[in-house]
Amino acid sequence: MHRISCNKCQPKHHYRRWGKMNIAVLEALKAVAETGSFTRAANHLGMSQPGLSRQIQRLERELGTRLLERRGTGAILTDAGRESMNFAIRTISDFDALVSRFGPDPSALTGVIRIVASTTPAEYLIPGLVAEFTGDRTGISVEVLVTDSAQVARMLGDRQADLGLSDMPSTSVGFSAISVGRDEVVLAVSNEHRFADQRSITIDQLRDENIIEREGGSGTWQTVVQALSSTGVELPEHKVSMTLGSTQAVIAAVAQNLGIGFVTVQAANSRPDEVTAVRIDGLSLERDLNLVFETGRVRARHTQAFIDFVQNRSES
Amino acid sequence: MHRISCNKCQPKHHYRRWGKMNIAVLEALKAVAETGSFTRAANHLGMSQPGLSRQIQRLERELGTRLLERRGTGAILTDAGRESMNFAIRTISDFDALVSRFGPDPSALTGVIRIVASTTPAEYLIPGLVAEFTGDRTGISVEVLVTDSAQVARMLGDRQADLGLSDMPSTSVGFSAISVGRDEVVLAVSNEHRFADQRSITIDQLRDENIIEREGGSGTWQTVVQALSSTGVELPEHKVSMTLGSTQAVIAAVAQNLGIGFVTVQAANSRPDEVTAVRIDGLSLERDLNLVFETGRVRARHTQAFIDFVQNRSES
DNA sequence: TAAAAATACTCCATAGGTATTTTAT
DNA sequence: ATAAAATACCTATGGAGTATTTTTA
Repeated sequence: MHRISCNKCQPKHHYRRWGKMNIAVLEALKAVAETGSFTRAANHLGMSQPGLSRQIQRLERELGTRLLERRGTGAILTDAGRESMNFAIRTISDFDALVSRFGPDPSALTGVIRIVASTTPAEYLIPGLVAEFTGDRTGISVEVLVTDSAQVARMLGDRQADLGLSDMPSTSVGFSAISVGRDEVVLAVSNEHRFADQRSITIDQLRDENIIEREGGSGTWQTVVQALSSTGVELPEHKVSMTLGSTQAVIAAVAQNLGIGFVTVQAANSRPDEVTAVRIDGLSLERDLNLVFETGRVRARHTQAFIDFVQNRSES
Repeated sequence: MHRISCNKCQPKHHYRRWGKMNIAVLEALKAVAETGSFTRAANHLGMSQPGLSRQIQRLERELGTRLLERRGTGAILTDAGRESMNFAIRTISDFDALVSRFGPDPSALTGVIRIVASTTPAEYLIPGLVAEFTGDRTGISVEVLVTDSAQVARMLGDRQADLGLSDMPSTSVGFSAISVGRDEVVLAVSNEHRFADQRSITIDQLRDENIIEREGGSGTWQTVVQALSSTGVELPEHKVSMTLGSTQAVIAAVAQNLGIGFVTVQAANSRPDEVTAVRIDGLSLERDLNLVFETGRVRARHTQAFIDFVQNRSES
């Protein structure tokens, strides 16, 4: 059997039907997911609604699944859409880092550094660090996200942040860490309180005290519990009278002598006229605070600059 | 001052000058890096050399730097090129996983699973596991890469493999682990050897024995050294008579009674007529072998199938 | 000088814009 | 009924092919 082929009939240009996904399309997905609407996303991106609509359709065709569920009022991500968003965020972030790293103007050191931190470093360590860093550098801004320590690694892995600042150990595989300081948890008491005259108290003295807690995810309370369990001593019977949402709220309550609470030493010392820091005998409540980042990842030039800055600072 | 604007003069279509990077371009970069030549890469991809040349130029323009150094004989990656390659490999791998996960034909379970393993699981555990898995599944193939345990996490992070099989602990942040078995290091001795009649010997009996080692990166020897150091006992004076490249070579040497050597129990039992496994009193040389994978990463459907298979297997 | 990459030139596929229809609440 | 997304239609950008020139070892 012969097959007669006419070269005129064969297409001269072979356009590949896949591999069309690009950064613009990923940003389209991101915009729709964030605004919850094709129309708003299109405005946000400065393009027409039909254009954006087709960008999403292309991506959906290529992935072979629907990414956004269209409703009369807008659009929300499907399961596949959520997974694709993770990919989109990672890819956009990595690509931006690459562009910033090698970009057209190597002298320009501009951009946003996203730092994810647990509460204590976010409140007491980062402000000074950032001020010192941005002092002579214009064009670099820092965005601070607050989570509990356990989430820091995940946030970095998902590219929701560039750097982390927490007590995450430097041994974590795939991550590097630079020590930026130590954090100490102390017992904050009102100056009116009978503990106020003492440098330190014993664990037993906590019995029947009114304790004011920080809520949920906070590492402060966990630090206390862990330190106790590692020394084998149990926290004596005590009363939790309040659970408050922020360290400053705890301090405020302590200042009014409504109870005593565990907070970081900086917070306890922030109102010396009203609040005193008291330590617990034989209990080490210090922990290292590290600047952590993924070892293998491409870092934007300004992110690397911040790492270098912290590195030099910790060496001197 | 008036500005007269003529809407005919304003461009109707605004094409974005960036965001053009796509998977095809990344595959072009990868192909050139791997073949070391634009021409060969173009053939490999089934496209013309000028077309590929321009794809690379586009990417270089977008990143603002040269990625490939052109020589008369071909092309090699610049430093920026190498970093971009890491991004390319990650992105291609993640995108493929996404397509495979949600792709057009959800029933098709095909593709390659890249498993990175240290020597022992690669030789003794994976073959059976893979045979059992692929038994009733057609279209899934498994590629096994061998490294030392320390590199497993890096290989996974860099997307050079989808799954790892090593003694990496399940506590590593960002990774999940499923136990697939245990590995035990024993002392292999010739049946002619005076230890052969004993179930176990003491550490002191090793004094002045001829020991045959596996070379360098092997975890076997490290397991012995670590187990010893954790019990506080020192390895007595001994003679390393040979350092060989593979476990089988060690076994072969042991079989000829040229010395005794530490190997995995499976290897020691592989020639029961010639070699006997002997244990060391009071020394636990067992370690868990885990299937490890990055927790947050999108996994191809067939990769997930393998994880589910191992999970079910370890539960039953 | 010989192989390899870049450029010139052409073509048409396709991204995107405007106008309109369809859909979902 | 109304707002939002999809479709129709059109335009021109730019990606890819062929032929050729330039570059580099």
